[in-house]
Amino acid sequence: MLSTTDNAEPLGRREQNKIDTRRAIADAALDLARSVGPGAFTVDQIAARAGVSRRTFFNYFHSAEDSLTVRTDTFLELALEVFGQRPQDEPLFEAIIRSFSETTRMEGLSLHGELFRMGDANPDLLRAQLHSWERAEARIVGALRRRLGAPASNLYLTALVGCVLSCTKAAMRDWAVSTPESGDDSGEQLEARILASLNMLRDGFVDPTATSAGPAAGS
Amino acid sequence: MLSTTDNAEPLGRREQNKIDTRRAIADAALDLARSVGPGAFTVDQIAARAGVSRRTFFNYFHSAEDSLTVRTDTFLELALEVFGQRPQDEPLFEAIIRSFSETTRMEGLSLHGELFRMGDANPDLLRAQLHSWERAEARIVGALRRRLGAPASNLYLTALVGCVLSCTKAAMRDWAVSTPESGDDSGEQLEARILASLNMLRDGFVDPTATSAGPAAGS
DNA sequence: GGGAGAATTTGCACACCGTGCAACAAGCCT
DNA sequence: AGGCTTGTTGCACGGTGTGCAAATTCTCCC
Repeated sequence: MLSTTDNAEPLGRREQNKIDTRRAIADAALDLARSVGPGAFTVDQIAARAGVSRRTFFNYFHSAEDSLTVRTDTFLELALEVFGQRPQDEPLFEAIIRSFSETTRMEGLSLHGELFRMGDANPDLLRAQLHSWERAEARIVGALRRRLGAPASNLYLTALVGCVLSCTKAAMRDWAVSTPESGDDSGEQLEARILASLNMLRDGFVDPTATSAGPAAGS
Repeated sequence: MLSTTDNAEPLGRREQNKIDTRRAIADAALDLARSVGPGAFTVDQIAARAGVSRRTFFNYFHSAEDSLTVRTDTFLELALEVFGQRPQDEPLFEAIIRSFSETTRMEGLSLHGELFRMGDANPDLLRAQLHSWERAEARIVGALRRRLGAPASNLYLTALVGCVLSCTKAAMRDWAVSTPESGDDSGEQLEARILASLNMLRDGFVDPTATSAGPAAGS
């Protein structure tokens, strides 16, 4: 299991414990979702498996579903972080595309397909996931505003970011449904789809006969 | 109050009662959200105000928030319906743009701004609204698939629809926040923003300095 | 090392949620 | 009318989410 934060920062016992607890809860929830299905378990079960009290669970998450969006949150957070480290003078779409495809390359991927499928089967989980993307959208808009500065209107920013995330979402969904229970080696498949959808976006969706996800989708 | 379905179909007492009840509940929920704020009332209160039992409420809606998304649902349903009546040979973006701006022209508009602001203040309501858009997205993808036929790939369809809805959403959000407590006369403002965002989409978001919306530019 | 003080966990209580179930009422059909 | 179908209601019950105060754990400084 790859950790997204390998920082060896001098964390106090307090900080470290909280991180561990949060992780334990999220992992417990994921385990349960895998074994008995999303929405088929209670908060008490998560808490018990994580080795904390029910009350503590609610100190960390607002609901059972929320504890299943941690991975989605960190994925998007990571993408944003990668984006922030791109050179300022790089063309916008170039930076966006690279950020996402780079992020997919360093993330545990099959998990996200799994989560997508879970969301399809459980409305409450789907809502939590949508909310997760929504929160990310707000953060990305902020980052983009800092990058582009004043000339970009609010409408432009929010529409653009919404579209980029919609494309990424569409790519992940398409990948999730057409790549049944794959191993971790299907990263290229996903990357290709993200690339393809973002290229469609850049080109204004001119061609309805665009290929689903070819290995090459040049600009 | 304009009804979106003025069909004088020969509905039986049964059907009519159900429609009335559903309406009564939705109206009661909206009233409450307006008077005490979203998320600050219980299902019992909604049921009482609607003149039905608590149990009956749950026969119609899964949660209090769901009863507040009825208007959003019907708005998107109406847009889809308008789209379905567009000529088949009309250019795609033309049809999409016209569908939405035509729909905004016939809908009680200030309400949607209100709902948007409510969603900002209440996470659960926001989730319900996001879910509403998500459901609409699925329906629209279906409609588009019928229109475009086989040549359109799944990824193309879902990405396109997601982007169109993201743009519409961005337009409504921008309009909602920059048009405080307006009357019903601000329809043009919204229409202009939808037009602007969908044009951005068609042009591939090339120009960061795009104007916010028509005659009056925001931020 | 130890104790004051801050942060975190936990148990408890309580109002509210969402649903299965069975009784009841209201529309429908001949 | 009288049976049939469909919708409403009350009830019960397990689960949810949160305020509160006591107990526990960590931090810091002497």
